[in-house]
Amino acid sequence: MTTLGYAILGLLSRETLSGYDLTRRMGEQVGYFWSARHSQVYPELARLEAEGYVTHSVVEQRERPDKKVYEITGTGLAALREWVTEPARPRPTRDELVLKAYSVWLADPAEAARLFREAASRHEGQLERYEEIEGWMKREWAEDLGRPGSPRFASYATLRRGLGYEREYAAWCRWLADALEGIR
Amino acid sequence: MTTLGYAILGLLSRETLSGYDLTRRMGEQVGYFWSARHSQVYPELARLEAEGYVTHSVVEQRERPDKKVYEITGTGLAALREWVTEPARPRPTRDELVLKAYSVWLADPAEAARLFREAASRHEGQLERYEEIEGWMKREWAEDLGRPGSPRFASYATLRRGLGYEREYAAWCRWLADALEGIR
DNA sequence: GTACGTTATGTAAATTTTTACATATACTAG
DNA sequence: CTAGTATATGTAAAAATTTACATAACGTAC
Repeated sequence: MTTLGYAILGLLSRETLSGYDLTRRMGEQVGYFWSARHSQVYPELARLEAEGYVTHSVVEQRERPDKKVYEITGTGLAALREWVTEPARPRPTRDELVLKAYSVWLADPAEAARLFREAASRHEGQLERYEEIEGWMKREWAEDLGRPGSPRFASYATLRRGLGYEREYAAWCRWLADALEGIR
Repeated sequence: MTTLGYAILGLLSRETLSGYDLTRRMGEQVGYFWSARHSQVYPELARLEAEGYVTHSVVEQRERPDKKVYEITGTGLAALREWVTEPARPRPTRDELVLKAYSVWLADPAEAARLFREAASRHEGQLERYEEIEGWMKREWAEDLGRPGSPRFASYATLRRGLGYEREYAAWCRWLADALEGIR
């Protein structure tokens, strides 16, 4: 099983979804920790089905093209549950912007500062979107956020990671932009 | 040009290095923002040389096998300098541990808490190593850390990113482990 | 009625990355 | 003297990911 397979099972353990829906989730809810294009999702669904982790049924629609709705099987749920507590082998972090920072001494400081200020804005924007979701969760899901057995708790946990990640990233970009412009 | 190519040029803009040295750097200094195996480094060096970004000379050694020492060319340096301030297209963040957190509601909370506490320890360990380097840099490189035109400033900038990343990641792991064990 | 956007599902090709295969020198520890 | 480790450089195969190709139904705006 691939990590992408577990990403898909993780989504299907919460609700039934089509390949199209899954692809959208990969760029939204799950987007800040895993992602995939539809060209990866469809073949992976076929593989998961061949191995008995999911099944599908065709849903005919009147106002839209028909779709295949996928559902996780007992086997799939068991595999997912087991995978969760298995230690993850550390994958290398790759970040092109930090790589640029490593060679920033070669660039014009003012031009470079612009680059990092723009990045700061992007991460602050994402942070604000996450903060809105957090506010919404705390209002609507209040009781569930303390229950480790609830999927809402898990959603909140990953959101917390997104919040921390964006906050820290934005602060670093601002610090670097300031330093490049000689602001102490 | 690939991002890996710029990663290599970024290292060669500071010092001449062999393919073997470059591979080690990819797992150390540059490790917390880019990495590559030697099977990627050697072919990439050949490509960079074919395109005129680097040159090499064979250095004969008595106590070790001979090596090819690579040097960046004027063309290479110009390309690197230009790349630094070009906006980086955002790549998706993929993190298996956060993906596991998304499905943590299916697992035994105590077992899951163990997983995240172990991860917290790993990130705290890395943080400590970075903090030691930071202390060393502040002592030894004090004058350079305020000069955006110095490679030491750039090294410090990337280290700052590593520090923030590990600190935030470790805190999140601890928070999640606590929450899983019902600690408010 | 036609151009565009959304929904919907796939395949093909290219690129990137990882894992495995392959070889060779020289030092050190047992 | 032999096994292991570090240095040193490559290639081959597999896996993962991205980009491009390809099609089709249906609704809306012009």
